[in-house]
Amino acid sequence: MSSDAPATGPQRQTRQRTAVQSVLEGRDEFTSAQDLHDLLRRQGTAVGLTTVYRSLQALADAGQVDVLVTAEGQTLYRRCSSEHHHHLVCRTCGRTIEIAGPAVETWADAIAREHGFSDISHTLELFGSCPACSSG
Amino acid sequence: MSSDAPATGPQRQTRQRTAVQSVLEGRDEFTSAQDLHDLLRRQGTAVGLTTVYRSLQALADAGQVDVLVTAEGQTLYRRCSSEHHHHLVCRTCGRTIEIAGPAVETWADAIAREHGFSDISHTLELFGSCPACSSG
DNA sequence: CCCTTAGTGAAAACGATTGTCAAAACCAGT
DNA sequence: ACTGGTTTTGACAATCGTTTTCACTAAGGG
Repeated sequence: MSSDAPATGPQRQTRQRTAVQSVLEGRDEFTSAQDLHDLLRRQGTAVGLTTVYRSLQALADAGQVDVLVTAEGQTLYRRCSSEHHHHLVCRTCGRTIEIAGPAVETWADAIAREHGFSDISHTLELFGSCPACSSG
Repeated sequence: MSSDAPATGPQRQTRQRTAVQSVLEGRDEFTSAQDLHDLLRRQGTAVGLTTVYRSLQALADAGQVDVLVTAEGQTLYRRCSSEHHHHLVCRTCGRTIEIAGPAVETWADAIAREHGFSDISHTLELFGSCPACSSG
């Protein structure tokens, strides 16, 4: 579970899988599986909700999408540059900015080591009001 | 919602409310509402699950407990020093260490301001294997 | 073209949390 | 202590996102 397996699972090329991936390509915001499902339907490329969930999970496992759990417990997905990074998300409009925080990584590692912890991972997300939304 | 209201709501002193608080006092780990409910039952102080949820919410609103949403979407609670801080949690045994990270706060504010975001909040949790668990 | 196996999806199951609402408890004022 | 007006409780139903089930379809190597 915590071992970083290549996870080069046997992936068959299907219409559905392709559709999910392509929709993610065109989106910059974090999107829920259900919203993605709606987008696909509206776009004419109907894909079962179950399949959307499965595709998303596969992509997440493969490290091709970021996963974010909101305070309400809803899981959101977003295609990403596969390097480790964090996000600054507008809590009103959802606009997202990718942030690389080497300083934080270093800090986290130091703190962890200091306490004898190993195999460290962390979650860090910033929420706020973007210029457009806070001026309203 | 995001304004830090005193939240001095009309709180009546009840057996249930007291029980929930006291159990939290004796715990160092993050605990789910359901587990808390079980603990109460086992302890002989039966409290309805609904009430546990409500008490926990009230405590969270009052800033007397920390709230943490796991990757699986489950909400965990933990009594805490009411200052802002983060946690280093062992993903195997759940052992938790409170961490104050002024550096991170500063960094977060700077990044946010840099992008014109205001009313910033953030979530940051570290996960790893504690000395005891990683040696196994 | 066929066959094996992976993938799909509708519907049911699930698990955490919240809403409902009548009954019970709290507490201020008598 | 007794009463009345509120608040709180809690069993149960309802929600909501997500996962499981399982019969059916399709990918793609032989």
